[in-house]
Amino acid sequence: MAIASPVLHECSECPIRHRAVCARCEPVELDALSRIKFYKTYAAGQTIAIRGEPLETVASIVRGTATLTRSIEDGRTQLVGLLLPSDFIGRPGRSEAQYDVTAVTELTLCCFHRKPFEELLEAMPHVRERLLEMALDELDAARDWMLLLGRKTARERIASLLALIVKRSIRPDGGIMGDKGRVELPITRETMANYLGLTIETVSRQLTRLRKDGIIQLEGKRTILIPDFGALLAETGDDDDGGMIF
Amino acid sequence: MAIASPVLHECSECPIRHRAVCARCEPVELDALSRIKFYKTYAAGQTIAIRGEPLETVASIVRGTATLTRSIEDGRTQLVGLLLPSDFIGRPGRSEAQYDVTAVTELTLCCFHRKPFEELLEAMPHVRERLLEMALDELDAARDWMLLLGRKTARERIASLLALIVKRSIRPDGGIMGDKGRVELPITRETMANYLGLTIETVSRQLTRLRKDGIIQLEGKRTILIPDFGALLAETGDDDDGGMIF
DNA sequence: CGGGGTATTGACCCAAGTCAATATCTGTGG
DNA sequence: CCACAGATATTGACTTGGGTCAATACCCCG
Repeated sequence: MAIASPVLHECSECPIRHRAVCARCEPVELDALSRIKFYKTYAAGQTIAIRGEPLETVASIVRGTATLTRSIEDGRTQLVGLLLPSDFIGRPGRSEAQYDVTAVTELTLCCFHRKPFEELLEAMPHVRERLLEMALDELDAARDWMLLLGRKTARERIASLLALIVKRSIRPDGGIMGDKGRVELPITRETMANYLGLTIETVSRQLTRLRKDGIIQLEGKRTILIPDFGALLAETGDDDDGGMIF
Repeated sequence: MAIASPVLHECSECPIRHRAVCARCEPVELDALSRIKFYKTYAAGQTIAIRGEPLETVASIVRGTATLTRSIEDGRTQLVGLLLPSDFIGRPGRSEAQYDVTAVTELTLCCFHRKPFEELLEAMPHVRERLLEMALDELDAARDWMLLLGRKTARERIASLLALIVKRSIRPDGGIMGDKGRVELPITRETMANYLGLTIETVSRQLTRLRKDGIIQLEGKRTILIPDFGALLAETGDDDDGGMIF
């Protein structure tokens, strides 16, 4: 099923070149980074880091999806971040993982050992600048998510998540989302539940309710058709449409 | 009631000098910042910024408390950040407020016009570095909050908030929290509810339940006694004690 | 002493959780 | 190609934590 992943060597051919931490690098900076980078691949479901354990590596996601989770011993789990290609794993200046990091799909990382990366960082204002920008974007996303978790109903949460996935699946290069409104869910019901602060049963029930109300159509378990994106947005509980135009 | 706030001029005497964005500045950098800074004071309850409206100023909180909130038209409101002295308001590179910002107490800000601040930023790696650090800290806090909002019970949320306030009221200079376990709540029940994703009624009920269970004692409406901090922590639902030692 | 904001408490309700049965999908080996 | 097993998902019946609505209580301040 999985297409053999081509081994990358040249940053210039890297699919996340213009969105990752290295987005603004000058050729000379890119060279320096390139010299200490190494690629690593994980299978779907594999654990990449565990909260509290040492993590001597930082990385950019090149291909695939990963999740950041926080959980309590009794099993309650909350997804606190969804990592897509170009997102960054790890925090400069910290040698312990703050979250559990798990590969959702097969995953390719562009890794750096923390120490040398931090040393290079000193001399690379463009990386720090981009890192700040990315951190602030993630902060905004986390805060939007706080509104969802604190105040939205189950139906609104599901609609919000679907809307988010649609928006993201368009962005990368503009074309993936061929048939208008067909979305491939990259995550299981359980992951959705952990993202939304719900149970899988509630996720399932709300999806069927949205289907019965004609907002979405289910094609198999993992594909969703959205005939009218505006109608979906109207269910999210958000006042604005997030600046999207259709 | 409020003691007349002394007008500050010298950064060297600033109470947040070593924690704010300017924490790592060299004297020369501090000078440059100092030249464009100006102070501004708000009364408790005043609006500082409104989501979606232009905000041509960034600022550090010098004194007082402010909140960041997100809300939906129907009135549902979620607090997404609690801003204490040394915290930063505004985002370089963005001219529109992303959140509603409100003064909770009387508030003093150390302000900069956005444009000149951004221009200075180019030449001040120490400010950018600190800004990144602060953004990452806030991101961690936001994600911890996501776990609380998504997965904790009302009782655990209240306990977590009280524990947080205790921890924060110690940090600044080590001594404020005189009588062991006496905490002055800086916020109303409504603010607590908006922080915790609950209603004021539930907040009230859980506080009385915690009182009846001997975890806390209420002294008036705004002062809480915590005879056994460990017992409170045990109610938060967190596995670890956040690294605090008593 | 009275009035407006703030907080508590009670009675009732409902959205979402829990528990449990069943269905569907995916991959594996015969 | 089928049968089977283990994930994953749906659906139903029932319970419950927290919301809603409403009545007091408290508290500061003029």
